[in-house]
Amino acid sequence: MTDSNTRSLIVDSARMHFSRYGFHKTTMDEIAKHIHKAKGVLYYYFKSKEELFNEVVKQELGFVKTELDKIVAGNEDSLTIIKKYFLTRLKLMSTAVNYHETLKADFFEKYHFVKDARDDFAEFESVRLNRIFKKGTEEGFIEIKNIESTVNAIMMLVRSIELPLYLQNKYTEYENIIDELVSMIINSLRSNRNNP
Amino acid sequence: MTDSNTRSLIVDSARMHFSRYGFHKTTMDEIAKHIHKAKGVLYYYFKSKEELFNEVVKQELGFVKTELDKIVAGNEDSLTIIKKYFLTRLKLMSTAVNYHETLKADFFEKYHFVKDARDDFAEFESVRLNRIFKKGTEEGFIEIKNIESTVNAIMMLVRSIELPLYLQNKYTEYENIIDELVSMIINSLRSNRNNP
DNA sequence: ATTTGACCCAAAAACAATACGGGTCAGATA
DNA sequence: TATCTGACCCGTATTGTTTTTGGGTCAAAT
Repeated sequence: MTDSNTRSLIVDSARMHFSRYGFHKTTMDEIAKHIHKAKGVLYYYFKSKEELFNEVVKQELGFVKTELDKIVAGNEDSLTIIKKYFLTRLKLMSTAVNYHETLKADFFEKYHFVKDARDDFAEFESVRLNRIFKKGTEEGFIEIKNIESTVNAIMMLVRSIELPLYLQNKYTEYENIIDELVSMIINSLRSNRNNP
Repeated sequence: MTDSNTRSLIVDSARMHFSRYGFHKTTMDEIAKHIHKAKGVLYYYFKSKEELFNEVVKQELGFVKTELDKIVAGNEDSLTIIKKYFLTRLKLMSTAVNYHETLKADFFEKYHFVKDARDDFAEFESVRLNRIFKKGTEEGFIEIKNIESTVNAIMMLVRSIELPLYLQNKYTEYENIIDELVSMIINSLRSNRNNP
């Protein structure tokens, strides 16, 4: 941890405020006041409000990544891992409220400055899914023609359902449907040789 | 056809204008002027601008319904019908630009007045999917535990991908991914007894 | 049964004045 | 040298006011 203590105080304060009031309704002054500092110091650690927000989103997604990697590293069979992966991914992501704001932004405004954090997560997910699918194929649990394109399709699907789920707050309403959906994904991947 | 000629002229003019400028940027006067009538006459046939817009959306969805019913009525095997159904549904829907506006509206404003037309389509789709899935199950092409909940999950999925597809104009970009996705759906439904 | 066009009025657009807030920086602190 | 401050700048958001627009009505005409 090369970061100073102040830096993480700033990020924590920023996350709190952005979560409650959103990007636009949060002022740099508020974030600074909350940790009893002058707002000038925020610009010592971050070159802009946008960069600070990006850092907050990065942390949110970082947490999700950590949790997902625990699942991926587990020693259950591939299909169980995949099922847990998606259920957890969708559930944990529902708590990443600043990330949600960037999702919404895709429609009206352009939060170009947050593209980094999101691309990074997409890359993470692509690597993990390709890896599990490959492993599952080798072990005979999964049987698909083209891993790469299947991963693409599933990632597109998951990103798509994020919108109604998080922006229209339908997570609770759809919870059982999500279960069904994840089962369908598993079912479409499952090899005929290895039916548990 | 009990409708007068004027009525359909109005709807046509309305569809043109709403398509080009959207609901808010289209004025009742423009719609009337375009068919060389006074705007008062619009209120002889429709009780409000909202009702007129609803009629336009109803027509758009009506066209899609007609085309889909042709597919459903075909005598191909269930899996082929299902595949064609979804590919056509997603493609045709991409031309229903006034329907797209109601999708976008879900996020900010509330086009409550158009709920009818959309609920009607959802009902249509639910009935058709349940019917094909039932037929497919009976014929042994499909093997699923619960038809009802599978239909719900798939309908939720399809409505979800409409958002990126139509509101962010990613239809062309995602066209091949859609293909993959529909194949996955088919695969998850397919019975092990009847692999073509 | 249809259509017109003048009319009403709530809501939107246009405009002006003001306040706010992101970002800078010279200097203080330690 | 690294960290922090608070006054300052200035584009933009906000607020308040006026004007225009456009959905909807209706008595009269066709």
